Amino acid sequence: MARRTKQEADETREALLDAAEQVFLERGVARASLDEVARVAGCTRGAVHWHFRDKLGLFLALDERLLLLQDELKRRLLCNGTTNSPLRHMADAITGAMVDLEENPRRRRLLTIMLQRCEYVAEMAPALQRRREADQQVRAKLREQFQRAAEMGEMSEAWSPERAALFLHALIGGFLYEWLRGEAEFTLSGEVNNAVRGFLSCAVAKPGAATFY
Amino acid sequence: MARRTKQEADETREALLDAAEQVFLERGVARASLDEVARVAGCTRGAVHWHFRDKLGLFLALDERLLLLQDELKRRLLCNGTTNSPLRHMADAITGAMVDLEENPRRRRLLTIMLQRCEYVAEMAPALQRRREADQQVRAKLREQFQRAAEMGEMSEAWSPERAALFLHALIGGFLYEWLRGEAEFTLSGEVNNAVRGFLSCAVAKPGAATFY
DNA sequence: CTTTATATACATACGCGAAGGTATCTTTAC
DNA sequence: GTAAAGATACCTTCGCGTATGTATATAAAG
Repeated sequence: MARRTKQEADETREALLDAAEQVFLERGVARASLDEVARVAGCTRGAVHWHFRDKLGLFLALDERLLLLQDELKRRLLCNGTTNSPLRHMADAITGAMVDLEENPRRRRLLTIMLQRCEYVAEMAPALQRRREADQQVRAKLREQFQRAAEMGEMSEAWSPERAALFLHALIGGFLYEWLRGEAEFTLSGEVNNAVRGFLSCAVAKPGAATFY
Repeated sequence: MARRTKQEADETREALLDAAEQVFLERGVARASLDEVARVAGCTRGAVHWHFRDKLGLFLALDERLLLLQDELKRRLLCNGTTNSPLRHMADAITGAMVDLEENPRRRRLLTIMLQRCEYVAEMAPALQRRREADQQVRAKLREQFQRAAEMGEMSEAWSPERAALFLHALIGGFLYEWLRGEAEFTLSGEVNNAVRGFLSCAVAKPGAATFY
């Protein structure tokens, strides 16, 4: 085939990404063949190599779609103005992100690929690196919020901002893995919402807190 | 080569499993070649096919090593006799399992393979199935313990045994993922111990608990 | 106690398809 | 006219499955 208009080329690119999303999900990244991706997208491998160079390039381009999602969570976690309580603000942001995941099947597929259809070995190092950085940034945002809450006297001294952020991050991650694996044996936003509020109500400063152990 | 004595054959089998552990970890399950596994074990592909039929068989045999580990956690979670508090008992069992993971690099490698070096696609269904069952059993044990605690009046009514088990399971899983990915940026047993006790001290029945939101 | 028979525990060789990289060709937009 | 946007063809590598070879452990038979 011949040269397409720029818009058509962009459409081809998007079609390839959509196809990769589907094929990677079904076959796993390592077992997926570029030829199948191309066929699903309605073109040939020539187009794949033109737009993404090789399989890793294609994968990284897909990954960027997910990074956009994570950026959104980070945006939500930014304390906009002086809202009443940073803790409540965090809970709302997290719940919102979970609702997004539930409502947007494409995001769920992307997350599934990155967490369960991909082997993070040496050649995938750039992807792993990006993922770790994104995670660290989210944790940093959480810590900031806890820091603010602590300064407002809303946190129990039992929980340092650092530990609270680590706890919350692990908690959310754990729920995400369970949810992705179990094919919706529970509603993500519901349980995460409940869990996060439960944790926050516990970490919040209260005078008569019984100490366990 | 010729027929070996039964003991020698078992040694070969173990050597192959050890080699698979190493190669799967480095290359990922999908990209690993049976030939490399055999070479690392000091034999040829003939031995691999003899002992495990194919790659999936080899993988499942490796997986069984990890299942033995999970069985150990389940054993620990069994309430032995009438120990004082089921909650404390759970915390001890979990902490013990985490210490095991830290001290036993082989277990860590196995868990890394199963969680980060393996793409769970259709052909891996038997492996995925086994993993889900093992997880469910652990959750069931947790729920039983929470049930017992509730009957002894040790649980806040805000936490049903079901939800508490889901929460705790997700929490531990989240920490495990973070730990495996981050190359020990925190000590697993320390943080999990802290987190679990923190959660339990929160879920425990106490009269003057402030309700958040 | 031999001898024989058979299953065992691999090694070697062959065949083959699948998959990725690269080079070249073809149009067409700009 | 030139470079973009792909299609097509070719080549090579890799890795799996299978088939077959082979020497020995082992147990039964004599």
